[in-house]
Amino acid sequence: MTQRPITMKDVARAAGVSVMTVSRAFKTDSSVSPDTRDHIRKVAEDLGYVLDSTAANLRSQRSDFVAVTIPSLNNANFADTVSAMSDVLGKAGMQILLGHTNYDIHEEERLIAQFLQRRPAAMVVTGGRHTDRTRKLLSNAGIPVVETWDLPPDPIGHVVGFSNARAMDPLVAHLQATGRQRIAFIGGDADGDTRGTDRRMGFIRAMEARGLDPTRLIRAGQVPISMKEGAAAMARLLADLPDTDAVICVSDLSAFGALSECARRGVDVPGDIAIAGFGAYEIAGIAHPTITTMNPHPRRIGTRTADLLLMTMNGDAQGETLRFEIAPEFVPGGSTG
Amino acid sequence: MTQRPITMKDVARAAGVSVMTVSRAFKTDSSVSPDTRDHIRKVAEDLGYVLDSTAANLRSQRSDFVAVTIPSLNNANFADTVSAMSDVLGKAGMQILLGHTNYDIHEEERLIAQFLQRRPAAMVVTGGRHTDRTRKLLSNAGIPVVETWDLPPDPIGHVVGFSNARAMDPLVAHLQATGRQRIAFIGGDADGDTRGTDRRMGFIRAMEARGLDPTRLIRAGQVPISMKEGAAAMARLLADLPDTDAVICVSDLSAFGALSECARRGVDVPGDIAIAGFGAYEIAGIAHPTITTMNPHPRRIGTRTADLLLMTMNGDAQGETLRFEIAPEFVPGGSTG
DNA sequence: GCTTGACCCGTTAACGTTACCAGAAGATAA
DNA sequence: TTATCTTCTGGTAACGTTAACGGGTCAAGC
Repeated sequence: MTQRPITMKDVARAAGVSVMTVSRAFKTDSSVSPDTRDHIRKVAEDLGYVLDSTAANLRSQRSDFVAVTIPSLNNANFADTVSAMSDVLGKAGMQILLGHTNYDIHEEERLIAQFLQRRPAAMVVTGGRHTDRTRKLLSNAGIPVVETWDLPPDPIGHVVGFSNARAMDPLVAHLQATGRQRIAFIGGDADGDTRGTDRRMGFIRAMEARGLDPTRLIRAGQVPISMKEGAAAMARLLADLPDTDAVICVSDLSAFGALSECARRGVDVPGDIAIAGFGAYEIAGIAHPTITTMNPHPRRIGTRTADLLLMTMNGDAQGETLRFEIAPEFVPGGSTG
Repeated sequence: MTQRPITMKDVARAAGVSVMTVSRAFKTDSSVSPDTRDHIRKVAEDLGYVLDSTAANLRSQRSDFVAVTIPSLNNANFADTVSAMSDVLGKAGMQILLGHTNYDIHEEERLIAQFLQRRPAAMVVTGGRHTDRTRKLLSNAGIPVVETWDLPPDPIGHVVGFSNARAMDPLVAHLQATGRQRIAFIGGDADGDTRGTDRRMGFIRAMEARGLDPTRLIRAGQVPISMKEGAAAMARLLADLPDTDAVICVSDLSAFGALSECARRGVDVPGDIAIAGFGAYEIAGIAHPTITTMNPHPRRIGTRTADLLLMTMNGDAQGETLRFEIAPEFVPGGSTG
């Protein structure tokens, strides 16, 4: 039984007022007498009327969408960032349009092109490396753009993030300070995960700066690398470079895999080898031993981004492009003794 | 420099054709000569034109949105389901509008009311317990509705899920078969997580059916319970009911927390106590020992749901309400020896 | 030649809402 | 009393696109 959908016109007729008054009854800031508003709301509820925000957006030429792209849905760090953004933006009546790129900047381009058709009020992307067309699309969109989880040298718009490269420094410093010299790095194969690539670069630079050998690099598989791949990489590391005395993993997940592999083989952590990760995932704090890591404060990134957007959309800071650095925090754990 | 946004009219003028022809040039299935289409596409690209799907949706009275609500973004199981749905629906040109309810059916109601204003082509919700208003909203929306991750007794529309209660049966059976008698259950406090509540109920029923004592129930904190809360609950269990010889945790995350706590205290798993979880999270397969669990096949749920929606939206199976049971699979691990 | 049909393109109106302007009714001030 | 302001409500047009239909052109068939 498909019946004609109910519109404002129906509500107006039933309530004995004009459509315009019905429209006003559904906006919080417009002037309708309290009685009329209540009456209209009640009539609407009885009729089962639901406002059509598609039409509203078209007419008013503004939308309550903020489009967001992240590399993967299945990642606690990105999920935290989005969740925090959603909390702040939701209170302001905005909605998040979320998409995942599978760590592929061409998929990101496709997704962003699709999102822009929705005429979002703002666009948030993860990372600072994009296709040329993506950059062009975002620049021409005429809306606030925020790049997160990175500190790109040539930003498109606003930035809320940190240097993935420099984030390796405290870890290398800590390992050296605790007497380790032969430090390895476990990361993903491809360059799809630019944050992972940046961390590897940062590792190399930090090692060189300290006069240490930066060539113990293990490729663990397709990004994002899993716990299992971390374990396999650790197995290879122990076989190929048995004198290694510490390893930094591109994420806590692979670090935990590496830790498990050591447990399985009876390799003592941190006695025989120290292990560090990145991301401050819950597993890092509960593993046995706990895993030394860096906390990039994902929720803080999300909150900052949302606040920034609300500011610029209110007309403050118009035209400026803002840049917030959220410094990752060193979190010592038992895995580096 | 805010300039007037570019519309089809601008493209039409620049390409020397009518707006209608431009519109057709952007739809794959409509009849425009290849030359004209290429020309228009090129002109549009040069002008930086981006189609406004808000207007398109309004005019055509259909949308390419599928709205989806899940309890939490930060959950690998739900993320997998959404990701699989997104893969299938994306290929059909549809987009997912995702929201999280924080395990609160009133928040779910708010979210669904908001989503329905977008006139989605379909609506997917997680779980089978909702507020009365939610049920009414979904019933009256005139679009396909799917409830997932559950097998509700009184479904609103289609169903793709499984019985969380019955899913406890294989675990209890396995534990009993391996000689355990004094089996405990660790779950969340509140009833917000209806799937968790169902599992506890299912545990009690399975225990009773086997003549075992179903009263060893530990409340571990606010849902969703974390690894840490799982660990704390295990500590309480060991203190309060030291003769317990097995424990089923509401999820693998809490199970891993429990396992860690045992490791910390030198309690042998599975020698002193067996541990089982639920969800087949990656951690279950890599923990040491691996954790016995149930795999609810989250991606399969997502794929099935998406396929079902594409079917009904193509006009097949109109009017029927379909019900797919995706049976969880028992995954033995080392933690139950 | 004329008819028929396929293919391509244009004109008009409409989707459901809100911006904008205006006007009526009542309150307040002179 | 009249003038002025405030509060509430209504009429009209427009947002950018596509559905529906109509018309023109050209090739094939008679």
